[in-house]
Amino acid sequence: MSGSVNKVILVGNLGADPEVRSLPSGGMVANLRIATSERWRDRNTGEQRERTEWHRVVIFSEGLAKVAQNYLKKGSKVYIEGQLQTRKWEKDGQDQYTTEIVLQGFNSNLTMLDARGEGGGDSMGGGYGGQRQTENRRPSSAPAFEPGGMDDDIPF
Amino acid sequence: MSGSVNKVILVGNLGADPEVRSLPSGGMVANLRIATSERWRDRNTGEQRERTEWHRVVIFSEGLAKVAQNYLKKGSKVYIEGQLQTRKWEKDGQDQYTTEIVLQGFNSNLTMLDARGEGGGDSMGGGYGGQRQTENRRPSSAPAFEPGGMDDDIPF
Amino acid sequence: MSGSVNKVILVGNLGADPEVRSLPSGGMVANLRIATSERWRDRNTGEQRERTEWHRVVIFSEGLAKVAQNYLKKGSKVYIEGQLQTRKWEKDGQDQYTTEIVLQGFNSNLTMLDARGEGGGDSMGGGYGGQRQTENRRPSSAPAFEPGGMDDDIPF
Amino acid sequence: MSGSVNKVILVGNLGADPEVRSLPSGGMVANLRIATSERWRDRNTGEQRERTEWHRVVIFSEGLAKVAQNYLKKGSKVYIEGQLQTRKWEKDGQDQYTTEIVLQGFNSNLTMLDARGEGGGDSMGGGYGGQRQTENRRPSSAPAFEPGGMDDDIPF
DNA sequence: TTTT
DNA sequence: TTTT
Repeated sequence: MSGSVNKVILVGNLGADPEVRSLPSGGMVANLRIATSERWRDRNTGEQRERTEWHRVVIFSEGLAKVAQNYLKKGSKVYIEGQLQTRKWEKDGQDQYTTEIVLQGFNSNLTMLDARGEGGGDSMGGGYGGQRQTENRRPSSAPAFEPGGMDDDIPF
Repeated sequence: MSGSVNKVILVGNLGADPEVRSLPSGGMVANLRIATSERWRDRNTGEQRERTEWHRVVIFSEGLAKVAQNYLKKGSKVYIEGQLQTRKWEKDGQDQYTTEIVLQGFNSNLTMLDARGEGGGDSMGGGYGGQRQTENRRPSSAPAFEPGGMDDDIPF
Repeated sequence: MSGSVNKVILVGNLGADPEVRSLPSGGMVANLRIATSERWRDRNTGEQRERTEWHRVVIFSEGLAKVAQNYLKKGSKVYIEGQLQTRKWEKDGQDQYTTEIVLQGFNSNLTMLDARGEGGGDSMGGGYGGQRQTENRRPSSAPAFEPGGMDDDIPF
Repeated sequence: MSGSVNKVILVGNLGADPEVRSLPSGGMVANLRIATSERWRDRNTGEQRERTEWHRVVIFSEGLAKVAQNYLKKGSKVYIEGQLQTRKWEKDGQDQYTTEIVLQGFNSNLTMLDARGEGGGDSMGGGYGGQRQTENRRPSSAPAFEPGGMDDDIPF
């Protein structure tokens, strides 16, 4: 197939502490339960309504699994970027399917959104096992960044 | 909870023609099966490997459902933006859960990526029932857009 | 062209209070300055480095502009979804280009990420002028949502 | 600051062949010009309108730069994921700012969307220098994937 | 069941 | 300067 994309972006809160397990192979896996909510006003009744969705997040990246283990807990707010994967398993001889958001490899992200002191403020990508970026590869000939304040005289 | 985000972005191909149904309420629903694939080379064996993921997409937006009905078919490539939703149902008295990507309301998108002649090339947002944007609300005082060519003398 | 997509997703903090203006046409515009930062360890020197990027966000959606006016202030953390637009203007007879993230129409989002009490926790889409969703259009035949707790007997 | 996110997602077409340069340091950089378009019907006049936005994309990832060099050309359709960066430079003694979408490091992506025969169909992440994923790290205890067909008896 |  |  010409290229495809499979991406999930969540901002939500952990419904429980992370469950972290070591694997026989030496790796680590962390499982998170994340809630996202939406609120809206019902057009007919005019009453406030809310709906919460629960997501299963599985972190196979060792660096990110450690971040989860060390910094996340029930209630933590996180930004998550991963892929959808559905796996099959059996229960009482019946096929069951579970869909998860998998963080594994280069196109994953886990960023803590709580204020410092409430559990963190770091962000990490999945491809580097705990080290975000090993070098700024921007060529030295490139002009340095400079923000430009709100008061630059650019006409809004 | 302070705000949350629940977003899925897919680029993939339809595994079958869309299934479109009319609802008693007068609305429409379209169901799509979309495949995303990834290929990689196994580190140990060196052999090429591939994995395909199948996604269930449900379109509750009438405008987008009509686009699906009129322009998409088996094999069509699409860009999809929606939300994750898991619903419960029963089978032989056992609870089953199915996770779908739902396109409904303002934060959904369906864009055809095939070249014209292969099934279309329009794009539509979910919130407008077939009409993307009714007006350019950019205030008239804002300077008009002008791209700037590749050959502008901006130092790459 | 067959369909295209132009999307920016930011999570960052306001560098200043929002600037909100009323337009002659009766509409509103809000301008935000948002900072995103990344930190990494330099591969060569081993020292911690940081880089901050400043973004110009322009909100043409009246509902979202009001949210910005009423709930956001310097330091607020937000999730932003919009489009890239570059506009041209003049300064001393020279062409200048400014690139902004524009929130306008159905595919925009502004979600406050601060804890309640620090400035809010609502989320709104751009297409509805202050009302997120007017109805849950999920057909009544669809099974109701039910989360399934971390302790469901699904084998992690 | 607690974590932030800076992400751009584009689907569009190249306005010109990629410009690829080698760096003194031995690296490579590719520059792309990408167009995204939107069409809508004017609410007042009823006429069809179109707007094209031009984006500057800079690829510092060597693997992705080679993909650009070898497979992309004027007209190619691509999916791009990168970060916003604004850099400053001078022209006639005046400060100029240019905003680019930078692909560098683990959270970048470049996926070709043309059908094979029109220029390719591979996809690559930025963090691996040409090799997407070296191993499927899903633990062997995890049940294998199996899609579930459209005709499974799940009630749509 | 798609696609390459 | 792309694409439809």
